[in-house]
Amino acid sequence: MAKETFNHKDIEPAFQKKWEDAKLYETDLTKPNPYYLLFEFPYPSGDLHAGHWYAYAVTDIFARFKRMQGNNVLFPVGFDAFGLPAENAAIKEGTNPKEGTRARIERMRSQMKRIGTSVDWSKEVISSEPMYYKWTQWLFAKLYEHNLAYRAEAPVKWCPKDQTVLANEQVIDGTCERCGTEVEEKILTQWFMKITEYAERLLADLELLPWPPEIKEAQRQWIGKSEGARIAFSIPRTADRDANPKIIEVFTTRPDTIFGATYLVLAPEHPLVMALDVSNKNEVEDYVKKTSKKTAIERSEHKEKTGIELKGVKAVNPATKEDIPVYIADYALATYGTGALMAVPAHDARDHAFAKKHNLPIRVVLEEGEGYEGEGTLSNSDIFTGKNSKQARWDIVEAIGGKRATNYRMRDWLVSRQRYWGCPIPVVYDPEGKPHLIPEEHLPWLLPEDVDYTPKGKPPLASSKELHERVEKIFGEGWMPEYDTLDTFVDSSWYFFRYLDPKDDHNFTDLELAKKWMPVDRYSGGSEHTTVHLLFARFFTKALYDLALSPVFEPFTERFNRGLLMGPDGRKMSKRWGNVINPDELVEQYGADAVRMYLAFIGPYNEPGHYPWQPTGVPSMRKFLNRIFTLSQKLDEGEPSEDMRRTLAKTIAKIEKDSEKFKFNTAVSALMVLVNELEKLPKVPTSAYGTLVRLLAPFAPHLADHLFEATREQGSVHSQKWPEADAALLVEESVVVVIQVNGKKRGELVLSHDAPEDEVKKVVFEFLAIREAKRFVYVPGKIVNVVVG
RNA sequence: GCCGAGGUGAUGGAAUUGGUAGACAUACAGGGCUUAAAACCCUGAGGAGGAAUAAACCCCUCCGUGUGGGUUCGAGUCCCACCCUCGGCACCA
Repeated sequence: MAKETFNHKDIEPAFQKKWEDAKLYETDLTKPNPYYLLFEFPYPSGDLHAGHWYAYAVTDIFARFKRMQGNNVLFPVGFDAFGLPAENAAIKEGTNPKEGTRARIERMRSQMKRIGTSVDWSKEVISSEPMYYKWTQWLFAKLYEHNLAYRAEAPVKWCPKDQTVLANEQVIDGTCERCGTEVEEKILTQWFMKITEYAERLLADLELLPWPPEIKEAQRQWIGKSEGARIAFSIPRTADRDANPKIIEVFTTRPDTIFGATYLVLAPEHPLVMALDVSNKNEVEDYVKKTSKKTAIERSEHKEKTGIELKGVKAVNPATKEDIPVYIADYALATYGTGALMAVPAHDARDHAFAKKHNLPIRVVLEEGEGYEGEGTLSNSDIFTGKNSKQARWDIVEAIGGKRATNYRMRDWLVSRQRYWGCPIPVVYDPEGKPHLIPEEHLPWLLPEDVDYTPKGKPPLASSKELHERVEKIFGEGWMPEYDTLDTFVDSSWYFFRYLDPKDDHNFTDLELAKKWMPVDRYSGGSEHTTVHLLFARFFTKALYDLALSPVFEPFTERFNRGLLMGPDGRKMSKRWGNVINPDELVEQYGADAVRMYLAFIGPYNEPGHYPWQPTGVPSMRKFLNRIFTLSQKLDEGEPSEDMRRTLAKTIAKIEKDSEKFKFNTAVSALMVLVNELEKLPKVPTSAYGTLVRLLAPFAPHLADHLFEATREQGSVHSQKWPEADAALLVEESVVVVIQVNGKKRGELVLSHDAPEDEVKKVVFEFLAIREAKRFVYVPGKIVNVVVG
């Protein structure tokens, strides 16, 4: 007969109900001592997988820990519920994305409750519900009013399969993030957010954030600041060189090499291309057409640099006054800098490759020679010859009439999507086609339901009769609706404000509460959101700050990227490999507490590592919980020994410190060490056990509460205070000091922790049977190193 | 190519941030309980060698944190060079 243990199937649902009935986790936001703990609200895919558990269960440990420490913790959850998968499922199954989404949310809610999370469901937000997207629309309107949202024609990335425009951020290696189809480029009129206006602040304010360096660095790179100059090259007309020349402006980070600029390159999409008097117009048009058909991948093939000369056109190098040829080539990007570049083939690898292919002159202007790309001494550079390139850089810019310029790699955020399941853009067009914001009293501007979702190259909203009628009824005949919806990243750029006041019908958030609760104290999420979501949320917060709609200009104080759970075979979990872990089965067999404990133990949560799933992990945690349960059968009223009291103090301090840093793996191991020690005792003092149960509470909340009740304590363990580590007990009176000779361990001595050096020296010399040493190093409480000849 | 993070037993990982490397756990091995198995409990364990013994433990020595150098009384930790893995960006002028 197995030893008596606990039955998680009885305990877990019972306590979940008890907590819910007692509204134990509903946060009163008006109370003092706020702590805002946030995790990324999930997309309602319908089923909780192991990764979801990792995201919610482990942050829940921290929420519970913080609460016991006396913080008023806001730990909310919601659903990022708009988006393509629901729409695609609806197309496939012929169902309605709204109903499907609601059903999946309901399913996920009940699964999340089984984890034993202490999230506050009363603050739930669902981005696809009118109550929420009314405010997405309202915020869009505010940004539009302040010129931070605008409509423009621009080259955009187009996914031919999903039949929609994509943001740059949604193009991965030239393919659509969702479906993997190669992305095409198109010129379309679209809605944008002016994130570039905030580029400098997004960059500079990173300095203020205590974020992990890899996250900050990734954002810096994404913003991609380059300092350089804009330089005008004139293109005189052939007939009369001086009359009214056309100007091509280039951006360069190396104006100091301009004496080596032997030709110009324009992007094929550059507006001037068609405006110049080129003699080979047909050829040029042909090339432009061919380029536009290329996918992003084809275009970024490094090997071959294609391009053709604009014949009959010359530009004047403002430094050398020489005529130089002008080319169009697809290695020049329309969307970076001015869409035109001065080519310095001697000192730029790309220009060099192109020049070789097209037999263009290569002039060395740095003494270090052809192929050199660093800083050095200038040559062939008129009066600047002999000067250092870096030092002469801005003098050269001035001498040739250029101006210093900063350029960013980041582009404005394209937010319109030709898809159905998203937040309608709150705009209508008058009979002249001019856009107008929909007045606030008509918000929420509802997503129509009489819509054909199937992609036909037209936005689905165009098929809604109801929408057309609605617009004409409100605005008049000839007025037309906007058919595009907003990218879901807009929805998720402000949801953390909404949690503070999710049901408010008059404001997007409660600004008084925001003053108290923002910024979010700690935000935990996946590393895939490092550059996209996190930048958009920062941009939104800054923009709202400037509009006096946010008390803070940064949304998140701390940020941790969570690691990735891998399958038992070390590969990414995937149906394809058959290595997907189903948490439901594990909960059924071992209990949610055991799963939580294993997830906490699997590796450090403060670093985004890859953790292969150990099939023995959850059972072994269940074993550990059983041992804690078994301990309850040998309780004794006696006082703990001093040794035990020291162990307890150390354990408390260790778990506290590790949990604060999200290092739950070592916190759990400290708990294990404590249990190992308690098991050695013939009887377990009740007070020591009570401490253990409190320490266990954040990790295994159901069992801890059960044991708390079973040991006849009143109320819930989760309303208890976190135990305090007795500082006096943390200092060991006597400690083991390692004795080294020449850095090698030769023994140990038990010494008082503050023994004076003279005394220690005497004892150590005696121990080693020596009389003198070349050097004697003593670190009190730790180590003695004796250096002998 | 550029940037970032990281290489520690069979495995996940630990190491008070320059002070006993391998905590804690898994897997493994031996033993106990059992008719047997499961469960549970106990014990062992980085590698090589030495000494000793009936045998084992204890004990002793050397090697050992990707590789090679360096700084230091002392290096997994700091510095230099190189190799490898993972992640981000990538024709960004």
